[in-house]
Amino acid sequence: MKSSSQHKAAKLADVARLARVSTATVSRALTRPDKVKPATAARIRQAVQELGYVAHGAARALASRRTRTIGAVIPTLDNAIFANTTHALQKTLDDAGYTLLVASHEFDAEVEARVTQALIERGVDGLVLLGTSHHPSVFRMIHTHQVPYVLTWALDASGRHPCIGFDSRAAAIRMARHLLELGHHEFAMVSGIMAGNERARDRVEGVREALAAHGLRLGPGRFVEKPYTLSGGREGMRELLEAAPRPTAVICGNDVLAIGALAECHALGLAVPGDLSLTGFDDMEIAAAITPGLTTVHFPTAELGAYAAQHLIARLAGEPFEPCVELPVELVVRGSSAPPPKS
Amino acid sequence: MKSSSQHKAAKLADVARLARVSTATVSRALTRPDKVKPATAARIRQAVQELGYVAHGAARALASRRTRTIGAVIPTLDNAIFANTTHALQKTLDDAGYTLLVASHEFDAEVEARVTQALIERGVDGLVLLGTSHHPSVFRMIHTHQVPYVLTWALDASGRHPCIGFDSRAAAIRMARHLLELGHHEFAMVSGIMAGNERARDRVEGVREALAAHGLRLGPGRFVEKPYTLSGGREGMRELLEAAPRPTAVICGNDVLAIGALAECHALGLAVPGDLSLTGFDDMEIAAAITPGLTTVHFPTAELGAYAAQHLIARLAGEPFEPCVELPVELVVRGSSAPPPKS
DNA sequence: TTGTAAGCGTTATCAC
DNA sequence: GTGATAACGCTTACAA
Repeated sequence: MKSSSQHKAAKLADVARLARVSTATVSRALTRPDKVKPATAARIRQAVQELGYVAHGAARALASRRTRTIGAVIPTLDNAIFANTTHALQKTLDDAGYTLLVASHEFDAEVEARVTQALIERGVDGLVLLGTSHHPSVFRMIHTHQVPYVLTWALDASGRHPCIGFDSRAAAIRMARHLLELGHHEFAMVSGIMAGNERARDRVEGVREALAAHGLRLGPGRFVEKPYTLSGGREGMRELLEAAPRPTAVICGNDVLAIGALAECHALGLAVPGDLSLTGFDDMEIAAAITPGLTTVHFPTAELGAYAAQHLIARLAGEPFEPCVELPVELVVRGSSAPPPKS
Repeated sequence: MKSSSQHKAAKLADVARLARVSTATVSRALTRPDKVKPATAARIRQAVQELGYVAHGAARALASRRTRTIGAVIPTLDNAIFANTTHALQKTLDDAGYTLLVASHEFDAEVEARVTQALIERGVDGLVLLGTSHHPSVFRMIHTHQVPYVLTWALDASGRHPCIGFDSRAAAIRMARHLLELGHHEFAMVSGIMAGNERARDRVEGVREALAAHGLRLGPGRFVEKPYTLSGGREGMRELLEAAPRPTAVICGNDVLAIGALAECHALGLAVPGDLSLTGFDDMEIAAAITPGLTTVHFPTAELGAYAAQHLIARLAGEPFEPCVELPVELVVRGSSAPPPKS
């Protein structure tokens, strides 16, 4: 009836008393066990056990000026692709003894600035940001508080920020070229909402650039912007099919849009990729599992999270680190087809 | 060249000096603005602005003994369903001025205990746990540190813990009954890995119970346990199809398994739901969008997150709160079919 | 190897 | 309304 019924949380001094040592020794035993005599350490461990002692993080943080906490500011968790990256981040950090603090902003720059401040206020030792474009106050705060950070998912053209990410524009160009090489001329695109989302913008830009190089463009009725939802994809596809001539290749801004678009094609009796080549970005493994013929650009999002975590871990440990790394994306060609013969 | 180039983070005392008041007043102005004269408050706001002051959370937490932080311990973020709940949690908490600390344990009870301790150490004001079965030390720590908590996703039969969740077993029973009513007799199931996952177990139990009530069971070769992945679903279905007679109704433990199973059926030329009725738990909106005829049990996961957050917010504010609430689940019948006539 | 004691940046309790 | 000042629980020189 002792350890199991402690009713008020023990503090360091309690452990010290029980182990008959000073608080300094307990503190050392807890953070650098090799700095105390094994016998003492054992006694302390015993006392900790007995009292169910758990360190008070705030006090520890105040005194040591470190929290072993990393903050991540992401657009939303409501998208498997970011959840994935976050998951990898979390796992890697956890293995290194860090805790992840997640905040999302739903693509609103003001909110992003607010939550970033909240994280800094929480004393994060490092910060993972998504994308390169941020509210000026974000960079100001980071600078003022000297918080190590890394931009992810994108590459910083200015070279001013550490980053680890993908070249979305190049990926989009590859996607479009692939379709051009198959002989498509009639393109259309269902993009995600571009406001506050540089990745969506990059994808559109890349496609436009590749087409322009062939004297083509996303003409009127050939481009729609929809939220990243199934119904967004359905609606987008429906609208695109109203234009004449019908596009032979439709590029979707992400996997959810593509699946929605695919559903709409099925509903209308259009064969994919027979009547229409449908392609997109992000995973689509699920859609591809059910419907062959979906060519996609795959982003290694888990690797991204792991790398970002490692970058910060290394930096915080004073070890060398890559200031900037580009992760390769993969064009996964799954039975794309040439445009159907003109009727 | 003043506010924009501060190089070392300002502290409360700096603000106090600049505003010509004491630190006590600044502190008050920041936390209860109504307790200081408007003019003073204005001067302080001005100083804060000028110095780019951001409070030091650890110091604040140490002195006030609150962190305005809530911890959530979830199995994994690598599953849309939990990411969803987490997202809702986060949004609701953020609106109330709380920050979410997420930790996941990949279905390992030891890890769960470890990360829970980490969260308590971080000083979370409240804790969201998933499921009712936890390592004893989890409840011990919660008790010792008097951390308000709420169990989610499940209902606590013992009535000892505040909880807000679903009745997974009842949901599984409904699913099975639905198929029984359609006239199926040959059942099979692809479950998720049950170790460390009470939800997976509940679903299996529910199905077994409903079948037993009709004198049926998941006989040999009619039950497989696979990881929640597409290939898990494919393999599972492949194995189930080896048994003779072939099952006419296959229930999948979750949506990803169901989609994998569906892919396997497609690959083998089996029509769903013509040759085989395929059903499952969790969302499956995506699979259903592409393939009609998938009946599922839908769990309102976003509501769950929001409710859990509200529960803690109310408790921490000393307001009344529901100790326990069951959220209704929905059987979404999408073109289920009776078993094909025996050949 | 261990102990002493001075902070760490707030909040909160008093007086004024 | 506002100002001193003592906590808050831990880390970390510096001494011993």
